[in-house]
Amino acid sequence: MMDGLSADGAETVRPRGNNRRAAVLDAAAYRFRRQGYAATTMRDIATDAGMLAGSLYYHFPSKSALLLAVHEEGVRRIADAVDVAVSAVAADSPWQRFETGLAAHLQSLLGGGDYAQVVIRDLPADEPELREKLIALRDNYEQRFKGLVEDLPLARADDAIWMRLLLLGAANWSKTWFRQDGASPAEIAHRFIRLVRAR
Amino acid sequence: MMDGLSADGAETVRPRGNNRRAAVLDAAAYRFRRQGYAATTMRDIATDAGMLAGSLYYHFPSKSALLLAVHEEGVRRIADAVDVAVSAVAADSPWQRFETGLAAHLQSLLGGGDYAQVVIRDLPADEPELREKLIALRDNYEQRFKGLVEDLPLARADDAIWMRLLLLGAANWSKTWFRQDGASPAEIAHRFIRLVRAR
DNA sequence: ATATTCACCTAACAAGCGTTTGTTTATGGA
DNA sequence: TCCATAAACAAACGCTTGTTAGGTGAATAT
Repeated sequence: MMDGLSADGAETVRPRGNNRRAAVLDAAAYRFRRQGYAATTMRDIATDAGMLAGSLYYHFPSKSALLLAVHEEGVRRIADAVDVAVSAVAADSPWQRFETGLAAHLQSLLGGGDYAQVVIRDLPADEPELREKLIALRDNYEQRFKGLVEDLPLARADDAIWMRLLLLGAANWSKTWFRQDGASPAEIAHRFIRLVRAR
Repeated sequence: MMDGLSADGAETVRPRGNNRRAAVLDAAAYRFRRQGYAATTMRDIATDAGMLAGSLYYHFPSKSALLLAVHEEGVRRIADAVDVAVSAVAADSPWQRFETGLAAHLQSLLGGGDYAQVVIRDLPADEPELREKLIALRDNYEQRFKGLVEDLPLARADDAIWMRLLLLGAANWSKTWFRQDGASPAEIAHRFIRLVRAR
């Protein structure tokens, strides 16, 4: 399924250097997204990566380290997508910038990428210190939306914080009702913004 | 099925009839909320209920049956709370009714009740038929909000569906940022409604 | 008084868990 | 060619999991 075989040629051998680490991470992201952390076994991940369970420990020291790595990669991807999208329309109106950021956020979330969805799922409660790290990662990401909402022309200054909670919350929740044959991420963002934009 | 719960006196001895079933369900709801379904063991639940793991099977045939029962009870509680709250302000404006319903929904969710929060958590992916039942339960509940948003005076007719997704989504997501010493559920509902209400 | 039912306990089961250990194979640099 | 290293395998480790089987004493029914 997820392979990572080089496209260069008929070499069955691997070109040295731990390029299978990415395959392991992909497999973990895939399983964590589909089954959640607790319900995913190391043997699940190993099977998808084409190796045995014990071999995973060459690349990662533990199961929780795998989750942390998936989260880090996921946050990095969403953050990059949002930053690129927003900076591309920097000259436009605050509402347009916010909508663009929201659309990029939704696109990352709903566009099929495993990493992003793992970030959104709620965190494991049984490993407190891991939990803290993951929360810190997500907080760091959501920070950039604070700037976007503060630029909006709102009736009250303290509306900004509620605007962020309303829109980002609804966006994160959308994974429960989103259908591939329904409204696109960009369309969802537009519809949501319409409802809160002053008329 | 056959119940015949007596409404008679308060004996210190157990009045026969499986009244410890409720204690088991409470323990399950508590653990499922705090740790999630997969990370909760039957021994966890049994300990909290003051019995041994095997004894749980006198009251429930399996772990998944326990989750289903918690969901059913949770949906019943939230639905009742919302219905009671909304019917108490039936004469008011559509916006007021919607806000009241949303506040009741948030109150159930954030007010410390374990059952309600279990309903909101995302569903176990590894048991498909159980998953279907739980989704059906939740869909059934959310149905009543469709009526509330359809009464709102909106610019477009198809805004209603988006209004519901926006507000309920943000409400369900609020469990990730809600703090006991911050805004109350009613306050949150009011703030959210303010942002989408035509000015 | 006797029998039955209830609500639990004790004790185990097989399966699966994350992880560790020792070993093997392939590779690239000296 | 020789050897250090990378990246895997094979097999087990101790432990936990959901679940089951049979037993026990008290409460109830006959």
